[in-house]
This record gives sequence, structure tokens and C-alpha cells, in this order.
Amino acid sequence: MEIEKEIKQNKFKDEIHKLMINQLFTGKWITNLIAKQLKPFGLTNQQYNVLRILRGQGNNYISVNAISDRMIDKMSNVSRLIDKLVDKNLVQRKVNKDDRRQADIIINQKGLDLVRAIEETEGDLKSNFKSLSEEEAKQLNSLLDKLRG
Amino acid sequence: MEIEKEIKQNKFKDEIHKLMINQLFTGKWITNLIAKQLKPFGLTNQQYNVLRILRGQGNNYISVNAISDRMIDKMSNVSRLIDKLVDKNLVQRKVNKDDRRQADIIINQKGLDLVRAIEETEGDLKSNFKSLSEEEAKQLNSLLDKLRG
DNA sequence: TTACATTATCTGTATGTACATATATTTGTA
DNA sequence: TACAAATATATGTACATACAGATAATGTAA
Repeated sequence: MEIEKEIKQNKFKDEIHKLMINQLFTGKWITNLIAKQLKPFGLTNQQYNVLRILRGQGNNYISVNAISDRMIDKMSNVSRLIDKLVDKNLVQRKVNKDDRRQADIIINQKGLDLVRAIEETEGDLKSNFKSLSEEEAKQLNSLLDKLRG
Repeated sequence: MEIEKEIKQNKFKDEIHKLMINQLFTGKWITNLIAKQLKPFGLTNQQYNVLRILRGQGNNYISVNAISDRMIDKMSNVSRLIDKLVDKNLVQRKVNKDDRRQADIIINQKGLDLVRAIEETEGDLKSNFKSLSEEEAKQLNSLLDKLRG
């Protein structure tokens, strides 16, 4: 649906203004789709983002800062996100030997299993994105990159 | 910058997956830019969104539901958003005469002045979006609409 | 008109978020 | 070495958000 109809606004000041709003709306739309996907698993979007980052590290530990660098939402409070994941016994945290300020984080088997289980529901999520061709998705990706300058 | 670099991820499962992440990242990027613009005025993004919707109604009252329909983030808790705006004396709320369940909201002069003052800083915000041509912005808008199906 | 469903909004609760500041450790430099 | 600056993370706080459920008013069908 056109953004004008989604928010019942039939006029925008200019194309950039419309784009900002369209972009915010679409971002929120995807955020909500993912939140819905994660709900049965009791994870928030940011927690899932962290788990996937950790999985990407394989058997290596990674610092809180490095996680933050890789997060989609860099404003998230990673310390407390990790707290939650430790509470749920999905990741382990230990103090780095060489730099005792640093916390080293790693995902454990339970965490890996959870990510795997969630990934098995990816089909449902992806079904919301059938309206774009591969070519259009590429074009959109490159326009988004360009938008951010 | 390319999304790969922004989040230090050099590979995506497929173009759609990359698009989801790019979209989330870009949405968050714009959200943060707007939050920064609003900070000196003590408003949150959603509060500002509501104020602009109210201004769009001119001298007419509008219900909480109708505001929600017009919001970018429809999950916001409009009742409490309005509470905040009433506390700040930017809007007025009254009970609808014909349907006493309904709350009628209207922006007042102080609210209008504040929106106007914020709009005078739009130039700073817009300066972040110079990298796209008008034509590209249009193309992006139509791809985003299409993405949501 | 009475009972039940529906609607519009509000409230309670748990959790998440943003941001300022604190704590602990390490680094750089005189 | 001593000490200020920088770094990595954690904590306090005020506020926002999501969602379930409550409350009150209205609509509807017998």
C-alpha cells in the first residue's frame, strides 16, 4: 500500500520528506514482523541480533564493544542485553585474561539451538517479502546505502 | 557507506535478508537523526509525530484512534503520549459530547509555536539527505511501497 | 428494555531504551 | 614510577514501549 494511505496523509512537503516517513514506516513494519516471529521464543529483536552475531564468531569469544559495532541498533545497551542472555543460559561471559576491563562473550549450545529453531521459521517471515524481485531488492539495497551518504 | 561495512558483516544469506537488515539500519539511522533534532525541544519522535498530526487537523478536534491511524508508529501508546502533551500544555483534551467514550484532542497555540520552531531546524535535518537526487528519492519511495506489498 | 457484544480509551506491569555517570583497568608520558 | 587520560564495561535514572486487561459508553437484537 502507498505510504499516503498507510498513514492517511495525502500530501508531503517534498519527496525527501515523504521518503523519511516512508523509511521510518517501513523500518517499523519490518521490526514488528520480526518481533512477531521472535515472540514465541521469548527473545527481543536486539537479543536475537546479538545471538546471531555471537554465532557468527564460531568458537571465538568477542567483546561487548565488538558486538555493539556489529549490531543493527548500536544504541542498545549491550551490557544489559548480555545480562538477559546469560540469565536465559544462552551465552557465557568471562573476564578477558589480557585486559581485565574487557568482557568476553560466547554463545553456548542452548543458544545455538535456539537460533537454529528460530531460523526454521524464516520462511514465514520471508513470505512477507515476495513482492519484490531479486533485481528490485538489489536496487533498493543500493539506494538505501546511497541515501545514508 | 555500504551496509556490509556499517555492521561489519561481509556476507548475507540472500538479497532479501540483506534488504531487511539494511532497511532496519536505515530506519534506525533516520530515527536517531530526528531524535537529535528534537532533543533541544524536549520532545520524543512520537510526541512530535502527534503534534504534526494535530496541526494537520487545523481547528478540528480528532480522536485518539484517528491519531493512531495516522501515526508512523502505530504501536505507540497514544493515551499516554497525549498525557505528556497535555502536561506540557501543548494540546487540549476533552470528552466528546456525542460519544462520551471518545476523547477529542486539539493542538493549542503553544503547541503550534513549538512545531513551527522545530520546523525552522528542518534544514539541518535535510542536509543529511543530499546524496539522493529527486528522481532517486521517488524511485526509493516506490520501491518501499512495493516492498510492503 | 434488557442483556450481550462492541467500541474507545485508559491503566498496570514488565521490560526496553537513551543517556549520564560510575568503576575498574590499561595506556601514555613526563 | 607516578599520574592523568583513555578505554571497556556497568549502573542509575527517567522515560518509552508492548501487551494484557480494565473501565465505561454505545450499539444491537430479541
